[in-house]
Amino acid sequence: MKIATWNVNSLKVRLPHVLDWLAAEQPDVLGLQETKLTDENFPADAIREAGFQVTFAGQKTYNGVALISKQPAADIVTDLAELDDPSRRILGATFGDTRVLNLYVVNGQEVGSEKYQHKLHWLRKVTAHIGKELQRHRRFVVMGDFNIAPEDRDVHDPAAWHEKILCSTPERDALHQMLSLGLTDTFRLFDQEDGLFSWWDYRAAGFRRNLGLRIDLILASAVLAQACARCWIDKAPRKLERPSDHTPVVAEFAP
DNA sequence: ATGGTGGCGCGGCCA
Repeated sequence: MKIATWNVNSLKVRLPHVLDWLAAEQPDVLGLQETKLTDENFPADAIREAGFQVTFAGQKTYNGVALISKQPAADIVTDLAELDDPSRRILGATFGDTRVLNLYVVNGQEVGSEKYQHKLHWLRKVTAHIGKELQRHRRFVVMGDFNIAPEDRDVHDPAAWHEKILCSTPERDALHQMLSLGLTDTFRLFDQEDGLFSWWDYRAAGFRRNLGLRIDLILASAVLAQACARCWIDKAPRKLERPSDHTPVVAEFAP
């Protein structure tokens, strides 16, 4: 089972990249973030014509999440009882015997800001939900744009980013709280080269200079972490013309 | 150089 996550930063603009990537990689599940489309404008037909199923929770201009899959999605969740949030950042679904939660975590803008406090609150509520999901589903994956670099080795210049947004200790603690429920960052199950990132700022030629952060993650429950054979970052789409600022992260699990 | 680019949508917000 091949599971992937990709913040596309507008699916309207990135649809050709996504269709090409689906055709080449044939994932079982691809979670998208920042689709930035209302549901009536979602390009469901193009994705279905490519041989995939799709479910989505969109809004205008901001946010928006989707799950593209080989199998149909069951038990779809877009809103949590714990969280009164109109922004479309959450999409949970079951594919066969595997439960998937696709997240576009709040960015937080700046440490100490109102948006930052909201990010920490949002993470606490989502973590409470994940705790309950882990009780129900042995095969459980949480993936998405976490807007948190887990450790300094996930940051191109840890000194420059020290206690900055995406890297601050409270954000990392919040991620650790989520992991401590019984999830594993599948990327770190394997030996990886240094300097592998999933997001590069559009500004200052960030990608060319590899000024990146690893903030897109695939977390797996114990059973799935055991079955994980590989996790990698596919940099190819970031090299295309008019790319997203993020690139796909992929994990492969034994059946 | 406290900037820069990109998406949305047409001014300013968000990332």
